Amino acid sequence: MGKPASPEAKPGATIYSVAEHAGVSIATVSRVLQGAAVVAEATRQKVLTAVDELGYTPLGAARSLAVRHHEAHGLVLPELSGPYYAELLMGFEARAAELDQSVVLVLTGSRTDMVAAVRQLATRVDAIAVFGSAAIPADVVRMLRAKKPVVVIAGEPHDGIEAVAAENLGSARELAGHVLDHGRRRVLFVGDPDSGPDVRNRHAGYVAAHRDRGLDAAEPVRVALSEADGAAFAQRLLAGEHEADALMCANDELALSIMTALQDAGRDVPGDIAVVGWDDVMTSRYVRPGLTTVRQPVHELGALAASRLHELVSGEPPREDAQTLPTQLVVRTSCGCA
Amino acid sequence: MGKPASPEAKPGATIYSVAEHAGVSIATVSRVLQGAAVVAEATRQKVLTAVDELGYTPLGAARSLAVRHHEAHGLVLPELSGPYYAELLMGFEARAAELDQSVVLVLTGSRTDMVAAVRQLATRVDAIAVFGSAAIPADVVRMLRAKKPVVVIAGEPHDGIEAVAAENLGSARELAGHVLDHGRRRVLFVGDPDSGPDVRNRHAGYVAAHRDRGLDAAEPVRVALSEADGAAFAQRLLAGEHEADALMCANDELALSIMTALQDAGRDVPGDIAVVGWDDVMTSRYVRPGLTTVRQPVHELGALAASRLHELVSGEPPREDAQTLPTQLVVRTSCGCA
DNA sequence: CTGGTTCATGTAAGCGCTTACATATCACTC
DNA sequence: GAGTGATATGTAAGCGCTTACATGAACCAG
Repeated sequence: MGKPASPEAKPGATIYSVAEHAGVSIATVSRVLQGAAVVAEATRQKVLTAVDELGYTPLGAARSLAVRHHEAHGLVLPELSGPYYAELLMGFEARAAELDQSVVLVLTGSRTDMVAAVRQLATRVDAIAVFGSAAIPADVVRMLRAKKPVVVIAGEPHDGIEAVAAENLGSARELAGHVLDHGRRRVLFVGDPDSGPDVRNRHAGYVAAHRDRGLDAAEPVRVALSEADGAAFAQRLLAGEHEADALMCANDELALSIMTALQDAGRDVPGDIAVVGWDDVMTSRYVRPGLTTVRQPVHELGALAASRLHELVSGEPPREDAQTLPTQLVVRTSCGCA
Repeated sequence: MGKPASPEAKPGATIYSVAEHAGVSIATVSRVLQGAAVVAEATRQKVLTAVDELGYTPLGAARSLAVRHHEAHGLVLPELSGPYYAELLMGFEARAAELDQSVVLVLTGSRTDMVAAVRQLATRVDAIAVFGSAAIPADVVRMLRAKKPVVVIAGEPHDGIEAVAAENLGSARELAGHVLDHGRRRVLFVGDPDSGPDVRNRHAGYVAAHRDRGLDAAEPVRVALSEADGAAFAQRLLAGEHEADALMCANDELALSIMTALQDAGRDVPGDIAVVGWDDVMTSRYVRPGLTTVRQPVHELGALAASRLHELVSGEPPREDAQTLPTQLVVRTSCGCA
């Protein structure tokens, strides 16, 4: 255990050995490495050479301790299946990179004890972005918030906790309206409004579109947001358990699995029944008919979270109200358009 | 700039303030927090209470410095579009979590200076996994290797650098054989074998399948692995620039975009021309005809990388030869099967 | 009692950096 | 040629932990 007394362990080089090798003080080494202060060119070269010859890599932890911040952002996501989270993460990482922040990722889906994981994360980053449905209890988020800047992405609007999200209600209203304006009169909302604010707001938009037209909205069909749940619902629909001439699904995975199952059973989409989704995943472009859906600025959302984290770390005050990014209706043909 | 003199910054609690608050020494606080040594139950409670009241979060950097490792793994990926990298990352993260390692992610696609990014990464993790096509120059990988354990995922078999990968050659041979056994005699390989070892081996399998049957393999059509490149190739194919009754594409994105373009132009797949891919992305299940492809154990590959990293950090010697995970042929109907 | 054990806790020495401050050097100026 | 500024470098004090070692208390055998 411990150091196996390997006399020449690789990472043996420290700022001290570099300083000695270069014949300068550690302060000077630090200065050339930080590129900060004025250092004579000759000295700089000596140091750089020494760094090179010794294969020196600074120890991040030592620097973090000295400068008293980690230069890292934490991101807590439920998982990464489907393009949504991946895109969000890409946006987050890209922006963090611009800001010279590392990103430490925690996926709650793979954890048995996510609270411990998040607590542990707080130990090594300056600020944390939590995805709304990452199933972190509200009080844990508040506990985090008491220690580090936190922003919640697409989550419940907690009290003092900064939030960023994509617009849902307005586009949902527009999408539902679009379907209704095709003359569909029995539009079913598929998805559980209680599963989170995203779906809740999409459902609210659906209801609003009906109200706009003096129509009654049916009760939502509460299913989870996965392909399997979609397929199961499709079977129930085919069995006559529901009646509908259009389905407004809470996300594309649901929409796609349902649409495919319906087609496999000989139904015509959108002839017999229209289907629309939400997210504009890659598959939605490829299926026939193309899936009408809503595109979210997911990349930008991730980037926004990273930006806000950085600003909070820099001492900017938290924003009162959630920042909302606009979404965009993507009309293809599954809704009944030619 | 710098600390805006916020008088009551949250994270004021240190091990010292906790110790004082609890009326014990910092050593004792450390002991109860590490759960390690024997501490009297009463003392433990006092400390825990103090921790709670002060909202104390240990500073990871200080611990890392003291224990002399980061308890974090680095992962370098080119990007996250498509399910492949996301799945890999999920596998990696899940295994790292089991091993109590944080994961620090770097996406080279978003970087202007990936070498600096990787160097910076080396500063804060104990070991690094690099995806083969993350476009990290070989000498940079070697430089890393000189300092920390490194494993390359699906990359060029460097000299002393441990590698993990999914099997390519055998399944490619099987897949190409399957297509040839449908009686196709002009099977084109679409993708650039020089773009990396993955595609190279898939192409090698394609060639081998031909050789197995005493057939001549055509020259590969060298296109990059994106939808756009696929669409462009499809246009050239439709223009008569190539002649083929089957396409073996280097990945699914290529296959899907080509297949769709062909169908849009009125061609029958697989009637006129068969198309097969590689990766088994979600879309491949949904398109009609279903895309015949090869499924890789991507999740396991990520997990394997994390495991190996951990073992290397623990002092286990690097393995000589690459570990290869088996892949699986997924036969649907785009190949000509009923 | 006394001396040896055992067990719980405290003391203090780092871990490898950054940076405020001190110092040394050199070039001018008067 | 002493005084004054720049400018380059060195000195040393932390940053907040872990942990080897020292200390003290409590207990027990003889």
